[in-house]
Amino acid sequence: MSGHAAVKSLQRGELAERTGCNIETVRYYEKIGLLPEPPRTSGGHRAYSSTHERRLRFVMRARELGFSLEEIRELLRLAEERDRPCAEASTVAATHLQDVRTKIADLKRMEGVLKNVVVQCGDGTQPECPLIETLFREPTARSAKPRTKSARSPGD
Amino acid sequence: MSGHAAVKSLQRGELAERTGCNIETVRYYEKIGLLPEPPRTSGGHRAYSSTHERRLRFVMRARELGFSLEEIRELLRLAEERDRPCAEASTVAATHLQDVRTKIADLKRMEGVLKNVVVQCGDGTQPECPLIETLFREPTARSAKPRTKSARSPGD
DNA sequence: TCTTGAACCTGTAGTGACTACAGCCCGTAT
DNA sequence: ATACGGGCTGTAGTCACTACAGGTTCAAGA
Repeated sequence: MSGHAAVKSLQRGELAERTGCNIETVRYYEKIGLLPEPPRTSGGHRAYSSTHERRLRFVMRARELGFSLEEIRELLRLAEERDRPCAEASTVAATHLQDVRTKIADLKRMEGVLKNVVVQCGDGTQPECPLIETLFREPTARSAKPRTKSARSPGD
Repeated sequence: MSGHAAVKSLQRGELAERTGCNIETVRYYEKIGLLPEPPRTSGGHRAYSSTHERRLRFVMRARELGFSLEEIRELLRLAEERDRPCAEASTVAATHLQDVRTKIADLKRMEGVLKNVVVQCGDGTQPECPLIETLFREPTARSAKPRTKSARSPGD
């Protein structure tokens, strides 16, 4: 698995294949300046180095943790500084952790209500559908809109 | 506060004010056909009735439960049928419940990792930042991408 | 009645993080 | 030599809004 042989450059979608990242996504990251533009072959094809792969993997792992691309941009900037400013990086993480917890709380509230209606609906033979009645009648508890930056689940 | 007098039509943003829904959002729902177009005054202003308010509240409550607009469209369709097809409605809810649970699981995984790195970073005086090292080194456990339809938390 | 100014109107563009496609070009294997 | 699978660029679509520009209407106060 680990590259013991020297890999000079990855071509023909090898970067995408090695990392599991969609090739269009890689180009998108490049376009928005998250990844550096790689050198090109004479024909114009991108020739990535292991440096590119390393950086892409960083982005992918950060995405898996739900960081937004802007947060990742900031983390990459911090990662490149000589003396790593751990304080700033961990602030980014702590803020994001709070976002994640808020989302979990919101989703759990939804889950509770949904679980109830699904149970009440049962086999679907109710004359009045509990789900529809709930939506028409009950003022479901509203959480204050947190207005957080994105940073979504990887499965979105 | 509560409308004990007959309200014939709501104007001057009264619908938005009464429901707490942004007026631009109401018009967006109208445009995509989720809400019916209300009659207009001679000058072209929308004149909503309590029927519109009821339907809008339905949409808002469903959004609070994380249903997508397409799911809500379906639920509204079911709500209008003579004999309420509870079975179909509860299937929509059950599917959505599964989506919600998947998202909770994803977010909890993120929360666990983030909690750890924040603790490891501590007061930010580490020479090597644990967060950045984690992103460069560890292959964070990847969950299979569930490829679910949207339906996001209300705070997004 | 007239004026003011807030709220309405339409239509378009922007958000985030991709994904999909059209139309062309390159590179390798046969 | 040629086929064809992949790369290339650029644009448009997704979801659920939100923000704005540029114009019109309405209700209240003078």
